[in-house]
Amino acid sequence: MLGKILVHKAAAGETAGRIVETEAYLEGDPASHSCRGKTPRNAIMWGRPGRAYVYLNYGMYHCFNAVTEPEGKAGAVLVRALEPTRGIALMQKRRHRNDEGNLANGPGKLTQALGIGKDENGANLTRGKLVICDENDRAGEAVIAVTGRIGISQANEAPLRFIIEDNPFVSPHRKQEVFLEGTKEQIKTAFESGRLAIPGR
DNA sequence: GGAACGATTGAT
DNA sequence: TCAATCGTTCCT
Repeated sequence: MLGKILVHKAAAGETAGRIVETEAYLEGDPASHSCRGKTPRNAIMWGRPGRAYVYLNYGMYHCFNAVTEPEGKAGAVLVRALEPTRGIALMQKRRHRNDEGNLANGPGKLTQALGIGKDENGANLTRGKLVICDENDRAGEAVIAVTGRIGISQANEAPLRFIIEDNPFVSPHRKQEVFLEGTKEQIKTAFESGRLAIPGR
């Protein structure tokens, strides 16, 4: 998903940004909402892939995920940061801030900037008002860094956070150890060969 | 019915 | 470093 564009067409206008930071949440993953089984909130994680899983976190910020595994298997990718590309004025208005670097550089910030909330939960991301598309996709050439995930208390050591290296719109946080750097192909190969491994799998 | 907690953010 | 803020989950 890195390098792809997340677009939201709302009544107030259209906003869009390039995905520059993601985290994966897997079946059987102790850090995933799915780890204790299906509930009313997380049921969509077992549903069809290509749908949105949106939930309210800390009582005030929404987080946006794309469901990624085949139906019947729980899995989703959290989008943690966007590089704003369209509708920046509207993002500034929604965020009550003007600095472009602080509009969508965090999971709660990007949902606020794009106007994503509980109404978008379950949305089909291949068509409609909220979509992920390929326009200007350059991620095949980009260098991607793999690190541990942010803000979780379980499975901190799993290499499941992915960022576009040196992109200034990645979320701000304490420095994370980089497990691997490379292109999408190189990272895929590293997982397949076992050079990059998820503990407990 | 009640309590603890969280895939965060912004201010101090 | 810490408070804000509330839906979800789990326990009684």
